[in-house]
Amino acid sequence: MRWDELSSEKCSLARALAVVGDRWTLLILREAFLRVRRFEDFQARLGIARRVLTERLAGLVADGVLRKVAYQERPTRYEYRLTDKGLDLYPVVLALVHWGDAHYAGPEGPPVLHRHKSCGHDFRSVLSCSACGGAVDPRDVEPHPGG
Amino acid sequence: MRWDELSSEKCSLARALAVVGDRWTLLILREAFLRVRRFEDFQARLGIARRVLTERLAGLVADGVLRKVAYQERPTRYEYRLTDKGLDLYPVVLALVHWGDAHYAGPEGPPVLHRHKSCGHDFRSVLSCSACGGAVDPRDVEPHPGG
DNA sequence: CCCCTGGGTCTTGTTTTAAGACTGATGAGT
DNA sequence: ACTCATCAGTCTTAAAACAAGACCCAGGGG
Repeated sequence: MRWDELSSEKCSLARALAVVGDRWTLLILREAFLRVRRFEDFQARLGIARRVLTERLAGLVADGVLRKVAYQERPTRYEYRLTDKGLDLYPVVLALVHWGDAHYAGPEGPPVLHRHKSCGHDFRSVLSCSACGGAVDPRDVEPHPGG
Repeated sequence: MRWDELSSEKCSLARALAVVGDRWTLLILREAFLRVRRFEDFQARLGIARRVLTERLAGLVADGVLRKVAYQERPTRYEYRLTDKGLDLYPVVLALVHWGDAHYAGPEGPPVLHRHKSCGHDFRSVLSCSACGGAVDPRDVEPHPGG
């Protein structure tokens, strides 16, 4: 299977990976969630090849994850902001970060903590069930065919 | 930045992506969560190049996400099973699947549903706070430096 | 006029990937 | 014994993606 065929799979994971599954995209989104918005800033912070950054940003705009907003005229310059669809990726990013925290942080703890403003505490993301609200264990989930 | 430098970043997202951030790994793990365990089955289901599959499986074993278990002698043959560290990736996979469901499923609904056995309902994963238990909105999270 | 900034494009050489043929150990059928 | 099949890989070749950095263009400032 080639990479560009992935988006035509019916599996939702495959379709999600067609958008965010390459080597750079989630790192670009990490920066976006940290409020980085401009080409030069992404490039400098990530050390990504400029051509690749151009492609990824254009792809994310085409996929509706980012949108390009002019922040000045003459010369017109654009910045990249997360759309609502992009914000919906936050659980993915946080789940990855917390997996990294759990398995790779040293004794001094994770490099970045996340405070839940509405309750005031630092937290980890917990996978919970939209139906009963309880935490979900992987062994307690049964996939079955849908639509 | 080159790919092999990613694992030496201090960012937990970067470290997580050094393990699961390439084009195939999460698809391999999807199959693993569906209880696929053998080389030929992964290969046939994913249509992945055999050389790449060999590399990815070896990498995941080296990273402690899968372990190689002999399932017969003469000839000795191995299968690949998720470790606890691998099972910990389930929230990541489910978050991606549900993002795909939310943004790419057709009117007939998502192709795969997930039943929470302990409550009996199909569910979506909800990002919730380990401190207060409530659902977390991305705009309600403040990252700050940790250890 | 010259240099600076921001957001790219182009070129070149290296790495990764796709596709599929081939290998090696062993068991099953005749 | 001979042939075929299974499983888990390895090898080869050509195409695609990537890294690094030079270059380009539209203004603005001195």
